Amino acid sequence: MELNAEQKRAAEFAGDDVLVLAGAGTGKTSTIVARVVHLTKIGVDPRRILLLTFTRRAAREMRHRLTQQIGSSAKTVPTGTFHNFCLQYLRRWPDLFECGSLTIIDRDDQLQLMKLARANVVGKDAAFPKSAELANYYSYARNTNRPVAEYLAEFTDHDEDAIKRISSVLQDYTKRKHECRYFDYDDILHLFARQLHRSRIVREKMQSRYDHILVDEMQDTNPLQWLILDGMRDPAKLFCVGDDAQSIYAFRGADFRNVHSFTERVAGAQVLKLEQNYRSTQEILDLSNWLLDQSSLGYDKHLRAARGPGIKPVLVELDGDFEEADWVASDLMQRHEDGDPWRDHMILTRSAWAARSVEAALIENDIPYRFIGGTQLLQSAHVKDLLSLLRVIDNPADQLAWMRYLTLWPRIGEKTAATTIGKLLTMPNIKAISEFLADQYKTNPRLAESITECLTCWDRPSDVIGAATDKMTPLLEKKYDDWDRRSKDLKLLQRLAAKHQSVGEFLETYTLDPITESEASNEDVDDLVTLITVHSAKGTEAPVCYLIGVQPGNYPHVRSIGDDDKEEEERRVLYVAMTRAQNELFLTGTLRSHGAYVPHHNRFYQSGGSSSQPYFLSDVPPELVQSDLDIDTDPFDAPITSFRG
DNA sequence: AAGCTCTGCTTTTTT
DNA sequence: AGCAGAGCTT
Repeated sequence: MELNAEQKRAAEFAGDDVLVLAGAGTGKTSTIVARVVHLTKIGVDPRRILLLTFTRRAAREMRHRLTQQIGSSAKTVPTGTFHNFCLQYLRRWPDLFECGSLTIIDRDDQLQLMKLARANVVGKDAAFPKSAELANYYSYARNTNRPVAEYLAEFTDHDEDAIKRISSVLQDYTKRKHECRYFDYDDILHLFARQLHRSRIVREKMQSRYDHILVDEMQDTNPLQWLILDGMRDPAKLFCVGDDAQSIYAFRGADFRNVHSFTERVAGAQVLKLEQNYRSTQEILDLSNWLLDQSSLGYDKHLRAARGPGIKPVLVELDGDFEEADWVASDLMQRHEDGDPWRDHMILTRSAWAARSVEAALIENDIPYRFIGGTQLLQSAHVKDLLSLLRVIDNPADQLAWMRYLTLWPRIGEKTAATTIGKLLTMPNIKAISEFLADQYKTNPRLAESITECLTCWDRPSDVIGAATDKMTPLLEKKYDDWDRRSKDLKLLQRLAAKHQSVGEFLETYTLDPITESEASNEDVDDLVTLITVHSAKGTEAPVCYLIGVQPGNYPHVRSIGDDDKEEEERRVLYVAMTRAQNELFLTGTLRSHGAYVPHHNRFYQSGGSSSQPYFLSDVPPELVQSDLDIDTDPFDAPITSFRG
């Protein structure tokens, strides 16, 4: 791998701590990988180099690139997400971290539990924040490491009384969590960080474990994650790579300004810069640079293309989202016919929901694709039904799973289930519970049989799923009228499970790293179009990128309008999206919405995008883009132009 | 207490 | 389109 001078300087940095400011496409991943290679070359034990990322995708990519460079010893370099890394130590030393056994719950379970807590504290009160909002408050406060009440007082409009009530709901939520031995995503980081700062033993153990800590996407670290880094560094040296213009995780407590305070937080730290862009053509960068220049914040970023000129980005304006989806699909098919592989194309979307019509068009036209960031396979109702059975066996204290499992059966509703759960929680093991259930529900023998059946093959995850599916099919068939379609997912699940050592490990892997249906079913296919949310796409690239939904109301998103910080983050989201493209960039959008649901808070722009609605591209200089007017608007009755001229 | 039907509301982004 | 809640029947 060839490095340029600035990359080489970063990779071979010999001082203590360093922050590498790396613009989009400047070879950030290559530089981190080169850093690891360099460290091993000068004699650092690979096991003492820690590589932290924010997403599993990034971790996978990093490990892949590292394997290409140094072969099998890449496996010995600990690489993972913050969550993964922390969880590993909570499991290894449960006593040191004072956590015992734990069950990780996903956002759905969190919301379910929050709903119970909310109902318990406030009863019915439509004006009171919904459970999703409460969960967001809770998570944000913890990720920024501040007391909830303080955060609420400062950042929301709630009065003192409301704050009190919200706090008590959150307290109730916490209590319920402990009862079931549940740990949500934030708990993983929080527990680790707390012990790291509270217990001298933990701190000494962790600080002596690594010589170098390499952090990707530093601009996305929130205060909680910083506590983790700060607790583990020194003597371990920090090598942090980031770009303030690509900070798009403020909703999770990250503040892009933190990148700038690195030198204040870490005494003697140096700052290096990577500015040469290797990914895109100059035209793509010109538009991206222009977008940042429009900001009131001085990003002071001007990416230069090492590759030189190419094709201007194309603005395509369609009549509605179906037309947009069709346009993208037919353009893809045209290119594929012309010999371009599917894998050269990436479709970027602001939200998973906005990608629905495009996904439909891809399916309709048999275009192979994988959707990253979309509805997760394990979140679909029928899969959760089935998994609830595995969960109760894995952790008999898992009340949410019991509730789901028991209420699946006829004549068992919430009330009955709750009484039953109350009784079975006092029992010593799953064996006793299943005997109790067999006795309790004689009219539904399958309820208990399913449990015993799964137990007979518990050490073979894929067989367990098979057994559970067999036992529960009659039940699920009745519950879902599109069962034929849904039952395929359970087969998929069985295939996925085959790769795992134990049911517990299988469940946990997919709680922490959910997988979409299209990803799971296309695991062995590699020529695919990638449909991806902008947030998931950070760090990736493709020769041809379609950015869908580029229209007023999306960039900036309606929910951010009026809040300068949020609007600026939206600008960065669009910037990240644009800078994924290597050769060609299409920006598609519609100015009118066609019968689609438009939430009342953004009704005002329904009639057209011209009005006062802020829109980042509303005055894009014409010389920076091509318009589709030149491409496809030949009216049907226009005079024919002879090719002889 | 369970289960059915009807109505109204919802959709940002991730671990 | 799918889900939660209300209100009704079994």
